[in-house]
Amino acid sequence: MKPRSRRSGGRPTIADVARRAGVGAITVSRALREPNRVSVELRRQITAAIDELGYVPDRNARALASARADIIGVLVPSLTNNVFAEVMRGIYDGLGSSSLQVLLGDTHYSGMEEERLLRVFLGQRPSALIVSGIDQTPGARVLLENAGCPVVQIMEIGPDPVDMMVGFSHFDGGRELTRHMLEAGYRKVGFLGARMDPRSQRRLAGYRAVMEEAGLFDARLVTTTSLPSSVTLGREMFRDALGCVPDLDAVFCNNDDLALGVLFECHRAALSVPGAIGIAGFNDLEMMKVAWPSITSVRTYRYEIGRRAIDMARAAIAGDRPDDGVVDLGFMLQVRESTSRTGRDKPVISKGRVRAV
Amino acid sequence: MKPRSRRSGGRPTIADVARRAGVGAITVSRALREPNRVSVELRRQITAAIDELGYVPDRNARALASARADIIGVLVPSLTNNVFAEVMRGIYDGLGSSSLQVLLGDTHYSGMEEERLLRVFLGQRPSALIVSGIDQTPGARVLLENAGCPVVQIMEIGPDPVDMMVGFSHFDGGRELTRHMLEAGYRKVGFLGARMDPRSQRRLAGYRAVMEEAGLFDARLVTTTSLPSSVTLGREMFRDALGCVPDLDAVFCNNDDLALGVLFECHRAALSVPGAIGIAGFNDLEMMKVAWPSITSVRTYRYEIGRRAIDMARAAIAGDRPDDGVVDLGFMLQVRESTSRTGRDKPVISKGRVRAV
DNA sequence: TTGTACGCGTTATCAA
DNA sequence: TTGATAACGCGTACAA
Repeated sequence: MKPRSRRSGGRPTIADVARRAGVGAITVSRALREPNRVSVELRRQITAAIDELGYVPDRNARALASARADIIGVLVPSLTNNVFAEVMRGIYDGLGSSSLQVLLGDTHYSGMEEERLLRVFLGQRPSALIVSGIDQTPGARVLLENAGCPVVQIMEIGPDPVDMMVGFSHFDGGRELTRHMLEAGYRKVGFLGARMDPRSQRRLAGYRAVMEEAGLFDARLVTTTSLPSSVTLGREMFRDALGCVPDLDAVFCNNDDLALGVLFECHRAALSVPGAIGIAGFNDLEMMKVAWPSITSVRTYRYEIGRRAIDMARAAIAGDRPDDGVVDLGFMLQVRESTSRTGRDKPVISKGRVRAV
Repeated sequence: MKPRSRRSGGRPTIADVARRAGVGAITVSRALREPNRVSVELRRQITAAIDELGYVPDRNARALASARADIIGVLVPSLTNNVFAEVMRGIYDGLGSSSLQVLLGDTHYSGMEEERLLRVFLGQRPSALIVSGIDQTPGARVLLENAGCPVVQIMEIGPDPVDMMVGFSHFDGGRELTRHMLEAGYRKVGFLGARMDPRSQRRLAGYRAVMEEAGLFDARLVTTTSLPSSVTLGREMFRDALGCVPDLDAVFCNNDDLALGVLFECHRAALSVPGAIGIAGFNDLEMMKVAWPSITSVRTYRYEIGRRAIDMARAAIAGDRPDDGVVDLGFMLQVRESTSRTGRDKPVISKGRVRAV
């Protein structure tokens, strides 16, 4: 019996494969990474030996020797937020069958935590880094600039990218949606905002710009909280807003969860939508178009952002730096029943009846 | 100038720290991993040197030398499914500030893909593995049994665990919900099932068992598809089901997305809920209790499953194997307006717990 | 196209 | 409590 090393739990190594195939270890290594640089004949023998032995390359040894880890670090503010779940799906789909592995971190919307995780990830010598937003802490910014690997900031675009960017302008999104609501005839348009991270703040800024321009802005119209967004919260914030401004005629919800909560509350309170109250959300989750009445929202390309980010990262790893590293994927206003006052068939809800009309 | 190695991009190594602190490299290593085995004095010097140099341990070298990678591999069938997003949140929360890192894989509900990813992950020599469900392919099963690390199967419990398990019985969940619907007075209870993964199949089996026992089962009541679940799909499946069985009086939806789609469709079609149609979902997403009318569902403890899984894995890594490796977290029937024909709040007993509407 | 020699940064072993 | 030495498994540089 040839004695196994004391530490490797008996797993076959590249040397075992080489011995069995009757070649040098380096040839096995090459056959794995650059198959066309190895003769067909040897390649066959090596493949056979690998299968017989059940050899699996040790990624740690590979990473140590080559000083890079085929790992992509991804930092998102929240894992449960549907928005980022879709981004992740785009990222994983973009990975395809490449050998890249994703190291995922949840910053809980905290810049400090983002910086901490960045340090942890950097210890892994990742091949690329994808981070959310453009509001990194100064410390995180420095880490990213010295990361020594491609960096993609996602979800948002802005001046002064660390490296590359894929996203859209939340300010513009807020502005366009607000404009639509004014055009639809609403005047007392409230803003409901949960979480209020930097991107939410910029949507609010877009709302405010349009309202001020129209001479309709009133601080009492704005209801915000740092609590995480939810359908329940939407209902509660809407009640608060109504208490504060009884003649409110529409609400711009920071995101779709809140909008859904508002819709349900309108049903309960027998407020007609879009007649008495107009409702709009942000992100355009799938359910918005199915809701009754369907809910106006701003479609954002979350899956595409993830997909594009990983594509750019992979290209950069391969040495193909894009001409322009800042990609604006935009958004699209989806006008639906919930803000269509002029529409012919508006759903009507009559008070006290469980049966819908 | 002391010459840097050609590959480590100038990053300080443990040797640099050792030199600066005037100690041996191994002492630095120990100070990092087992501080109380190093004298206070040296520890101070080493800590100082680390800070001054900005030293970050190379995890790859550490993994190579110690043959284990402080990595936990997690395999879920879908990243966008809210259910698994919550599981992930539990897992990340359970990690706390430990040095463990999560390697996350999306199997797209494919056993083959699960097996492939398992192989990839195993190449990393993970400290533990968390996989979803109990229906691994034979190949995956072998890989798990020989993984040489703790394995936790989550979301479901069953006989013959690979190692540990945290979940609940989907069959029982389906059975209890169906019983409730019959008790509420519904007779033509349809089943709407999307995706139809093994866990959905078992919920269906629970439904079927109760319906057959009551002499009410009819194959035409069951509508299933392999398409992924969505609110839109719920609406469409409900239309199909109604076309097939016009006197349908209730639907048991495989999950909450479908239930919401059914609710919206009832609104549109002016079908009263729960009068004309009873609706029930599964998983009890947050929005179920806010919907109008609120929707009956089966509460599952997804966050807790993730949390518990990671706790068990960490304990096992530390050498504390639990007495019983199979943990049943149960579920809880949440009876709400959408199935309350009688209008009275009946207490419901589920897994030993009593809960009113 | 293939092989040799060596280094990657860390930890296990054993001795002091 | 501390340290010298030898792995760990693989990839790079260079030679053949």
